[in-house]
Amino acid sequence: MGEEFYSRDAALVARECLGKILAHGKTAGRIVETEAYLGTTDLAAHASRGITERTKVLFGPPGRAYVYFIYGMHECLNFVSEPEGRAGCVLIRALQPLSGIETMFRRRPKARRLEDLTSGPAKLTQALAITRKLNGSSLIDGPITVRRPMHESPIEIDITPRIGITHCADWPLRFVIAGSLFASR
DNA sequence: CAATAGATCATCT
DNA sequence: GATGATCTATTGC
Repeated sequence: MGEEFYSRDAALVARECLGKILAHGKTAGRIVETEAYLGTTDLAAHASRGITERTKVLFGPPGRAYVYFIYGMHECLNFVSEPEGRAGCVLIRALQPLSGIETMFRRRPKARRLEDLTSGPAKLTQALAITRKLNGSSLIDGPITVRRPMHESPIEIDITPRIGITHCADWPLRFVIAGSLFASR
């Protein structure tokens, strides 16, 4: 996807990411669950506290990765959205594994089934080997890339409140491919 | 199956 | 010094 894909409202980008292919190296998956974070007006968003060392990439140009570290052990991947200066982003919450599945199982020894591999924001970063070293990297030039699937089939989308937050907990900003076995929780 | 505890540290107050 | 956009194992029904 090009810069114009990301340079729009985060909620719209989050919804349109569903069904796209996320790839890093030999591993790739279909995006089945996302959440939008809106920037300074959204108290659940990291960007709501303004520009800091951690959040500066969110205020930068769209189409970059925002990878943050949480709970002392997990990393999560976001797509920076909206034009430069606005801090919307899209949290990638779950994938359907497509390629490099052997590699994913090696990276996630605790996963027993295919559905355990990438069905959560920190699971998928482990499976695809996405770390904070990739914070600020381009989603347009790689190494992390997003593209349209070869056969884009119509999908039904469920919209629900976001998961695991305490502020703005009722805002309907979570997007899931209806019935996907690979969504979180 | 649902609920809960523990792990563990960067970031911000 | 408290907190958190989570995961896993364990306990309890």
